Amino acid sequence: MSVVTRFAPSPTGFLHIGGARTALFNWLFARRHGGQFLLRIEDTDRARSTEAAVQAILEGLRWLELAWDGEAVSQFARRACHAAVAADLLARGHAYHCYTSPEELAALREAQRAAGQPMRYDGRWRDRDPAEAPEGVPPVIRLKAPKEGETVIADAVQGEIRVANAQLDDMVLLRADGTPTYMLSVVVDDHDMAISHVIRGDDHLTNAFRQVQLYQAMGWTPPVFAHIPLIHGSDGAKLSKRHGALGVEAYRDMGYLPEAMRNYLLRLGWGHGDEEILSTERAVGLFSLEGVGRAAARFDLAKLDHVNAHYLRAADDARLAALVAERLGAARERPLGAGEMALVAGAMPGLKPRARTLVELADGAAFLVAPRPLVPTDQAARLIRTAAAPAADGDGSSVLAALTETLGGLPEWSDAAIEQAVRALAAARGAKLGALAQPLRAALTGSTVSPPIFEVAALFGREETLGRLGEAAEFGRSEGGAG
RNA sequence: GUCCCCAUCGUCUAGAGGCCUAGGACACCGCCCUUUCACGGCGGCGACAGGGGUUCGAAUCCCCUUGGGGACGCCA
Repeated sequence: MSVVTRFAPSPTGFLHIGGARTALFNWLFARRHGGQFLLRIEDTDRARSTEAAVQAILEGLRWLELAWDGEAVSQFARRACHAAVAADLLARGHAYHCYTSPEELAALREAQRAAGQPMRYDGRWRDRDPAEAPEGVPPVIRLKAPKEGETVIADAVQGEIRVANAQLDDMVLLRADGTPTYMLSVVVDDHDMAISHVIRGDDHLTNAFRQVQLYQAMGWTPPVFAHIPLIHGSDGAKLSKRHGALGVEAYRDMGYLPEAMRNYLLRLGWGHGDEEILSTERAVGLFSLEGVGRAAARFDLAKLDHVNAHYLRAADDARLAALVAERLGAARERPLGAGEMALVAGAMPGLKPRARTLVELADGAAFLVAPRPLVPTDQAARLIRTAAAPAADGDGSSVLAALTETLGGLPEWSDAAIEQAVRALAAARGAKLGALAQPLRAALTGSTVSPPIFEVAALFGREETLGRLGEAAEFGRSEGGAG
């Protein structure tokens, strides 16, 4: 049997984190077995479905790099096929017209709830003579489901699950307006699309029983079901907007890499021994439904940060530089120039291990392209003021002046040469290296935190370095008495 | 309320009767490395929900309790 999986979101919002994981598992399983991964948009609820949501979902899948095979299928477009199946069931006595109005149904449910009874349609039209049908009431079509025995599904994740048929009522197949319901559409589409494995969220588990009854009524072989646990928020409840059930594009904006997202989502409920970092290629080679956990997992941003940091460090510098330049350019509403791009790219090796997200990476790179003179942080400003003042020891020159003189006269401009010169200067002044390196850092970056400062100086070049040093000295003089 | 599912450190998990004085990862706390901050290294804290069985032996199998989740739409 060839493997065909599908991801079937309803376009009523963005692609959330749970949907993303469902898509990932379907994609992985199909790739693992050399099968097909199809996409079907469940847009039969015309009131809630929007084209914007369809685009958001497609965009989310593209960002995650989960390519689907063929064209996305619109479920709504297939409604005639669905209705035909309902008609067939009706003709063969596996379905019947029900004239119970929505109001009657609501009253029935309310009465059942009040009496502590299970809330189910009572089958009042199941065996009733159609001649008794009320005038002018358009009927729905319900499945005539078996009342005895039980329905069993052999779930690839949850194991064998059985439920008494008496627990299941006769579900609506076709609405009063003639449109098919989700239950009917899903079964017909999955059958027509030759889906071999239905991998979806746990919340569909009880639906699966009714769907199996439909397969049986049609004489079709059901697919293999695999109901994966839901993702919960940090408080253990179903993920909602309150928790960060954001669209995947929100995670993209927060600076996460798609490969990190895939790895994290995969590990949330599936693992291979103690391996935390699993490349997508490796996951494709190892993924199995049997390995999927049965308990719901909580979404943890701290762990995502860690995984993302790993992939950030492993990522190609040019790719990262482009991503960072994009953010930096957007923040100041003007794209980076060629020189600035070169600076950002050159600083990437030093910046990467210091960031967990692209946002942090862009923050760390901001000093490279910020307008001069720099506006130092409070801590950096303190350092600069001290370093601009005449020193009590040595020859009495200020630290900034000494640095300027030393670096200005350096015959070779490289991080090693700069470091050597500054170390020598420190020794000559009887100071620790940090006493010179920190002011230098503050002068060049406007911060007390940065990549190795001699590498930064080497990257800037002599002119830029001396320029920033001069501006820092000016800053120290002008604000000298203020602090 | 009814039905279904689930249950190992705070979180994600390893564990498929003896290899478990329960392993790893994140987070947290120390120490080391170090021009800052990170990265990295070393160490620490920290769990088998409870109770009954079965067995020579149970985190692993069975039952009950408790807790959590999901489903009960002419939504998907």
